[in-house]
Formats: sequence, structure tokens, C-alpha cells
Amino acid sequence: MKKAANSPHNDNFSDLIGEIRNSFNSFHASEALIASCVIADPVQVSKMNISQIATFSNTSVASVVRFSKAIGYKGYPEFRMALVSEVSRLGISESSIAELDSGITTDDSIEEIIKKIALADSRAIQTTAERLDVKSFKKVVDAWDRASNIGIFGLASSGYVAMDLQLKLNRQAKNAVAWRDAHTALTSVSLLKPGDCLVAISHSGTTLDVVEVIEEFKARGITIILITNAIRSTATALADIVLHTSARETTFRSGATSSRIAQLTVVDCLCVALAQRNWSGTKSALDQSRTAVGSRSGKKIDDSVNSSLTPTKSRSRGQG
Amino acid sequence: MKKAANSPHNDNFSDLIGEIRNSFNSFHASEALIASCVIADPVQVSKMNISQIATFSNTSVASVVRFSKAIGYKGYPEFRMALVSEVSRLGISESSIAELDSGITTDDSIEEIIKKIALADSRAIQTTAERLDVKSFKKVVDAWDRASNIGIFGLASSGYVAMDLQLKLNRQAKNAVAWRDAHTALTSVSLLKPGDCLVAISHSGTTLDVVEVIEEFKARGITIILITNAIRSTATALADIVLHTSARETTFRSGATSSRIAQLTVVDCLCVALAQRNWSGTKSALDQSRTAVGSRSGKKIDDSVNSSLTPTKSRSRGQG
DNA sequence: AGTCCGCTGAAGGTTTTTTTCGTAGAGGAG
DNA sequence: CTCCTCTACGAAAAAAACCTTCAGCGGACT
Repeated sequence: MKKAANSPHNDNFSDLIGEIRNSFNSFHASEALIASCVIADPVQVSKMNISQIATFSNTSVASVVRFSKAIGYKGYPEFRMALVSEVSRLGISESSIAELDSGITTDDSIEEIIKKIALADSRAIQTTAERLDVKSFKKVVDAWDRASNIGIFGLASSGYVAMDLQLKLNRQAKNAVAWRDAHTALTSVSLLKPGDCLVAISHSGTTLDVVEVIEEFKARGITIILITNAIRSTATALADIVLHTSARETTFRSGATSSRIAQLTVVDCLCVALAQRNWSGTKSALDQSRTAVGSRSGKKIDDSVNSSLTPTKSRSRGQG
Repeated sequence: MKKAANSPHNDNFSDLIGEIRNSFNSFHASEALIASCVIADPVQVSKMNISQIATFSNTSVASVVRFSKAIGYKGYPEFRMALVSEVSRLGISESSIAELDSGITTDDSIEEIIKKIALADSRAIQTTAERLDVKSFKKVVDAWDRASNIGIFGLASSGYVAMDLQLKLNRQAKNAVAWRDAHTALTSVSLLKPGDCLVAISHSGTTLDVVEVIEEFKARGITIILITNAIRSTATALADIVLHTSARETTFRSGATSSRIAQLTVVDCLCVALAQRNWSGTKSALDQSRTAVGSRSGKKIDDSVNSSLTPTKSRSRGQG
């Protein structure tokens, strides 16, 4: 019988892999083989069952059981739990950042495509949030608060964000209207008065139509708010307040889609901030909108309720 | 024949317990019992084997297996791993989770609002990507590939995603049309033939209009693809292929906005996968679309180019 | 050189998990 | 109100994973 009096580690906060490395020289040949595998790729190993690990390490299931017992667990499953736990704590991500940056190739697997795109999108949100200039952000909320009417302009994909913003503002009983082409926008220019604002959404900030629209509204004394991914562009030079999204352009696709997702997040933050400021006013408006939606017997509209604050703790039912 | 140790999705970094809480209302009686136990004492539960859980929750082992599958795992052991992983991570950073869950209050600072929303959104993307069922995903790509025409349906906010999808498919020279209300969709029902497919996008999956549209198209032999946040709903029961987004409903706002961001990511992944498959065909279509856009002298459209592969290293110009 | 000691993998036994299948109960139609 | 259908649930059989036993083999010590 093996001595194995190493550590009766119960669960948490031990450094399992370090432990294994430490006791490496007290292992027998096949135990050492297994240990090497565990150290080399804990993530992978933690996903294998006992026979897979046996094959993978060129040993036998019996040895895996013995190994598990040697380092202090009742059996393989218990060891596996500990390993999973460890891996999760360390946050060893299976795929390195660099790998994901490498771009999608024609022979990437579906899994890789999904992982890469998701990472790009979620990072766009994170970095945008981190970099967002809070002073400008506050200025936007102020401007919206003061404005009696808000114009929103976005082309193509950015147009969807524009429409989304309109929806969110209207829901808060805020006058807002979205335009998705330059002609319509310019036609409606007299809708806004000095003191109102125009929100222009543009990934690149160089699109000619966007620039034209901004110039026209600016000339009439409208406050120009720009949401864009470009640090410096024709549009940023013209705008009064700029909110900058940080979607990186990777090699496999333009940053435009990520940037749009970041735009949505920014817009969402702005609306929540605005709602928070006008809490009491918003509340009744929201109640009215809820009632209005609810009255359509039995029908529910997706995304019906809020994007807003819920001060009580009651779970918001009827949504899912 | 055993499948080698490849992992369909990575278990780390998702928000399992939140997920369970989130889909609580789509559980059946005994599943709900199990869910309660898991939520009430995840640590304890993570140490039980399947029969212990069954006894503990006054249900049966079969139900535990069904529960595990319902929330997206292959079986009980896989779920258990995820739970262990979650518990372990929670033990370390209970602060951040609690913080996220705490909801936005009327006296949160702007910085906090931004951080919370960004975290929720980026998590939604991560979790969705991790949990996405790759088999269904592939089926969708297949179905799109075969279809000579693709219908897309989404209401309100989901409608923007629908339009975005249309844009992306058209860019690949794929016939697709987006409808944003039931009436229009039903009027156009004869546009699709058996073998074609309808992509329905719905956060809740219970909206009456959505269900009606699905039923009508299904009756005509159209393949129904559903993108939704609900694990089980009227719509999921009808659909042929379901892709599930995992946006968590937090206390401060509905999950709808996060869910929409997740929908966008899913749609983007699908389009890239489709483009990859038909690489040669896509390439020429994209070239044409580039040329078309470029010919508008000096004008550029935001988000114009792709969401597609760039096999050469040349940066996709004209975008920035 | 012979014997002993203890590691090792194969085979068989045990536990755990999954699947199948019959039943009961809810909901809808006649 | 009754019958029918359709779905959820759990019991039990089937499958998988895991553990134990045992015989063989290699090295070490006498």
C-alpha cells in the first residue's frame, strides 16, 4: 500500500496542480505519466472520463484510480471535481486570446467561428465600457434631459440602432424620431429647435451622408451628439459631444458588427441613466406603456417592458 | 464508437445559476423542484450524485437527467461539472456577481450603471456562445444553404435583428426577406415553398403573433428556425430547429436588450459560417457588392462590406 | 542466481447514469 | 359529462462509468 499520506485536502483553496507538481518525484512510472498529462493540459483532462484519460496517458484505468487515491481523493470522480474546480478558479481559458485574434479561415470549425465572433463582440462591449468618457456621457444625458425633441440619424445597420434608440426614448415619454436616410432627415430639419439635439450614429464617421446631415443641423444650432468607432474623422470634428465605441477590427471581418453591438450597449446605458435621473416621471410613463401593451388581450410584445429600473424586488414576471 | 474528448461547449465563465433562475418559469413541476434545490444550495447539490439529488428533491433520477438536458447539457455529469465550476468561481468572486445582481438603484453612479449594463451584455454573448448547440447551428446553416428563399420574422426590437439578417444574407446573394409584423408575413406566405425556411426571432417565444406566423408557415411545409431566449415555449414546441440565446434577466431591466445583442451575435455567426461554406460563391457576390457600393462616387455606407471571411491579408479597406 | 516486493494492466464485479416504457392526469372536443 | 389525446413523470431495464481483484512482470536485494 502506498504511503500517500500527503494531504487530506478537503476541497477548496488548495493548489491542486502545484501539489501534483510537488509530489511528482514520489510518483511511480504510470502515475507520473498521468500527472504529466494533468499538468500539461488540465482543462482538457478535466473533461475526460476515466477511460479516456487512461488511453490519453498510455496507462490503464486502474492506474488512474490509484493516482487519484494517491493524491488524496476517494476515487477518480472526486479528483475530477477538484480539478474542474481548480481550472475554473484559475480561469484557464481553453483558447488563448492570441489564437482568437488570428482570424477565421476557410477551414475553421463551426466551434471556432462561434468562439471567435463571440469573443470579438463581447470584448467590444467591455472595452467600450471601460473607455467611455464619463464626462461626455453625462453631457449627453444632460442634453437629452433638456431637449424637448431628439432627432436620431443612422444609415444601414446603424439605422437599426437609431430606431432602437427612438423606441427606448419614446417609452420614457421623450419625444424622439429616427431617420434612416439623409433625405428624410434633411426634410425634417425644422422639427428640431435650438436646444434640441441630434444623435448621429456612424461606425466610420466619414460617410458623406452623415457629414452632410450633421452640418445642416449644426448650422441651425442643434447640439450634435455622435456615436462612432472612429477616434478622429470628419464627423467627430463637427460634433459637440462624441461617444466613442471601441470595436477592434479583426482580420476576419470588419469591426462594423461588433461596433454596432457596442453602439447598442452605449445607447442602452444612456437610456437607463436618463431614466434614473427622471425616476418619478419615468415611472408613471412606463406604467402607462405597460398598461397599454397589456390591454391587447393576451398579446405580448417582445421586449415590451423596460430597459429601466425596478426598485422593488418582485421578480418581473410575464416577460419570459 | 465513442466520440473523442472534444467539447461542444466550454463550461467555464457562464452564469449557470442565473441561467436557471432565469428560465424558471419554463420548467415543469418536477424540474422546478430540482431547480429550487440547486438555487437554494448549489454547494450541497454539487456534491450529490444523481440519485441523491432525486431523493433530496422528491423527484426521480429520470427527471434529474431531463433537467440537466433541459438547461443544455448532455447529461447529469456534465451539468454537475458546470455546477462545481460555478460554485468554485462564486467562492472566489462573490462580490462581482452580487454586484451585478444588485440592480441599478436610483443612487448608482453613472460609472456603475455603465459597468453593470456592459457586464450583463457581454455575459449574454459569452454564455450564448458557450451554450449554443452546435448541431442545431449546423442544421441551420444546412437549411439556409439548401433554401432558395428565406423568410425572416421578428417583432419590435427583434425586428431590427430580422432586418439585419436580411441585409447580411442579401449581401451573400441569398434570397431573404424580413417581415416585422404578422399581417405582412402572412400575406407573403406563398413566397416560400417547401424546402425553404422561416427564421423566427423572438425573445420570449410566447408572443401570439409569432406563434400564429410559425403555425401558418409550418403548415405549408416550411422549415421553422427559431432564435429565442426561452428554453421551452409555445414557439419552441413548433420549431424544427431552435437556437437558444442565454441572456439573463437581471433585477434592473428585462433581459430583452441583452437578449437582442445575443441574437445579433448568433445571426452574425450563422452568416459567417454560411459564407465560409460557400466560399467561392460568396466571394464573387461580395466583390460585386463592393463594386456597387464603391461606384457611388465618394460615398460609403456604414457597415458596408462584410461580416465575412478575408482569406488574404489585405485589410478590408473602404470601411474605416 | 534466486527470491521477494510491489507496480501494472486485464478482466470481472459494482455503482452510477441513461433510456425505455407504461401510467396517470390535465386539457380540449364532442 | 365523457371520451380522447397528449404530455409529464417515475420504475425498471440497459448502458456506461468506475472500482477491485488478480496474475504477470521487472527490478532489487540477498
